Amino acid sequence: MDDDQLPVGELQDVLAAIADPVRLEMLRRLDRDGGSVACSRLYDGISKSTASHHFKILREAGVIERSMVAGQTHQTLRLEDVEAAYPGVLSSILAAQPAR
Amino acid sequence: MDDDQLPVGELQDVLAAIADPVRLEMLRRLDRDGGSVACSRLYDGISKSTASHHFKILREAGVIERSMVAGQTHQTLRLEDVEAAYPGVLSSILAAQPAR
DNA sequence: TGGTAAGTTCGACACTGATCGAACAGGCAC
DNA sequence: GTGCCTGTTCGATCAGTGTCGAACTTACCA
Repeated sequence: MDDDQLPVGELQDVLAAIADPVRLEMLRRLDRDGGSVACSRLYDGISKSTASHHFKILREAGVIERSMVAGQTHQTLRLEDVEAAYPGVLSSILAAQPAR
Repeated sequence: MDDDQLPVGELQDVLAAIADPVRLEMLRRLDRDGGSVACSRLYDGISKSTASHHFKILREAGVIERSMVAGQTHQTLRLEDVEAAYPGVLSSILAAQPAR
């Protein structure tokens, strides 16, 4: 199950992954906190299983990767890889103002 | 029904509108052809009603607008408006390579 | 050796949304 | 006017997916 480092997916898969409100919030938190955060810090108000489902979508799209840090699962934003595949897409989305 | 010139929607709505394969193709064609094209030139392989449904989604997200030219309905890409709201998002997506 | 905590996986369920055909509404040509 | 063409709207259907609880795995600690 080393799907931790997959190639970045098709543009449509990446966009579909980012378009979900829950997942966009996860990416914003990862970006704000420097890119590597324990899973549980990335969501509020949803169950563990739902969060894990969203992690899987993001991982399979190549937007995040999973790593073990001191026995804890961390998620890491793969900003450079996504930028290399689709320059400007993810960075401009993360730079956009959250809806007011 | 002058929803032809709506404000650009929330980022999530814009992303959700763009993430669909049919709609992304529509936007690519609009971009390639200079921004204003008759409806029927923007899709293949789907029914008129389905296409109209997608137009409505794009229009409500503020990504395109509708205008009448010589009795024909044209759709126009609102690239400047979207860029003003979310700089770089739409332009980088349109600049990205179509999936190989 | 338990016990706890964190993530994942698995069904199951509900809701959203993409799709279609059919009916309707304007414009244009004849 | 009548017809034709284009696009929209309306119901209905169906697939996709977001959601949950429960069971399972793994890692750490006492």
